[in-house]
Amino acid sequence: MAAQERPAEFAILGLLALEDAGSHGYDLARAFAGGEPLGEILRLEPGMLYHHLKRLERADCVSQSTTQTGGRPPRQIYRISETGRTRLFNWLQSPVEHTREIRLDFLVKLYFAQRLEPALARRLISTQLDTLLEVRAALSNRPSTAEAPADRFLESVRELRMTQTDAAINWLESLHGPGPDPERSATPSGMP
Amino acid sequence: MAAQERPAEFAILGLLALEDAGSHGYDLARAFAGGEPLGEILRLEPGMLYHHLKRLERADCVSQSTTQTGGRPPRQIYRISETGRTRLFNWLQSPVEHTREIRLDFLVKLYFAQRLEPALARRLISTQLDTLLEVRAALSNRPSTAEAPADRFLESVRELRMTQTDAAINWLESLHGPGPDPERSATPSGMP
DNA sequence: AGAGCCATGTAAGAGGTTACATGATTAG
DNA sequence: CTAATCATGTAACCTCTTACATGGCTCT
Repeated sequence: MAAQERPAEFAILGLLALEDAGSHGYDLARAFAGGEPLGEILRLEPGMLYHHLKRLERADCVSQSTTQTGGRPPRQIYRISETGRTRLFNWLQSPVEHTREIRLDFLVKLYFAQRLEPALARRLISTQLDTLLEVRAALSNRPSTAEAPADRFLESVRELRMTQTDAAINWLESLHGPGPDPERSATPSGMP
Repeated sequence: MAAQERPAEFAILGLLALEDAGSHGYDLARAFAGGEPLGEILRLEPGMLYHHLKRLERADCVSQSTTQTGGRPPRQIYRISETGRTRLFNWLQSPVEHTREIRLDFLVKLYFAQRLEPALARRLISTQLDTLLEVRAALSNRPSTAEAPADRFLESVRELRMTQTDAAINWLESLHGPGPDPERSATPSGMP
């Protein structure tokens, strides 16, 4: 129902999954600011952060409790729920389908997978690699149809997508470290 | 004022710049549908298309005239204005700043530059190459700061961005054809 | 007669950006 | 005393997506 495709909400769930004691909005906001590793990938202004927290609560992904701290506005402490944890790990296991989603969605998945469960990160890298190899194969199989002047452009578009996908594949292979799984190899960034 | 960063509106201006007689909404809509070369890069539903046309008219980028055709709803014929043409060519000359904008913004620029004025396309490719080489240099110069466990991740992010940028650079170099301008060369997709 | 194309839109809602409102506390 | 930090939000405003409304015309 909720949190269908937004990396921001899963990132919030991820931060809460790392803190058993829960955290409050202002605390979470710091993680999404400049300087913080997560902030280098995904910026989140306070307004949107509090908005997402409300949504996550309505979707039963987090539970909320209020603590009085004296003078300041009382803190709203959020903790991840079982539903939220299930959805988070489900999301963390799913590779992204398109090359363009590597830069944001996949990096967020990787960030939390590595921190929550290194074995999960290794599986994620491996299945993401499989998915991108399929994308790459689909791009290779498209009939070239060259010659026509309008198709010259489409051919360039296809070549761009292939190079970008190859680059992502090579990066992913370098990620799970040269060593295990010796029978996998991408086309070496040139022609198939 | 208007049409600041949206490739969709510039694409509409581009189509109108190719048709001195002007066109109407339904006609333009076909160019953004599946099967058409432009539709492979940028989809535009009728609702948004008509919305953009209104905006372009308010910004004096297009002029509108109504033709009666008998039974059907009268056609609104749009023609590009001098203002619109200036803004279009201005946009077509400007390279994109980030690697991620190559996939959409730059491809739209290239599509229209090639059709409107091949020399413009060659200049665009060349200046885009310069810009991406700067991006690449900025990524290389960042202090590595390795070792710390949190920075291992940032190091991966940096490597991803470098590979993606290298891939785009290589693709751009293949675009202006091996031949002219022999004194330019990108780092060959490996280490600097 | 019915399907589908021509041709224009509107309406509803999801989602994001930017800026501001509030008010106490702590540091210089 | 002033500024920044803590801590929560609201309000206004864009953009984009999806779906539908309208109604004549053309083809089979």
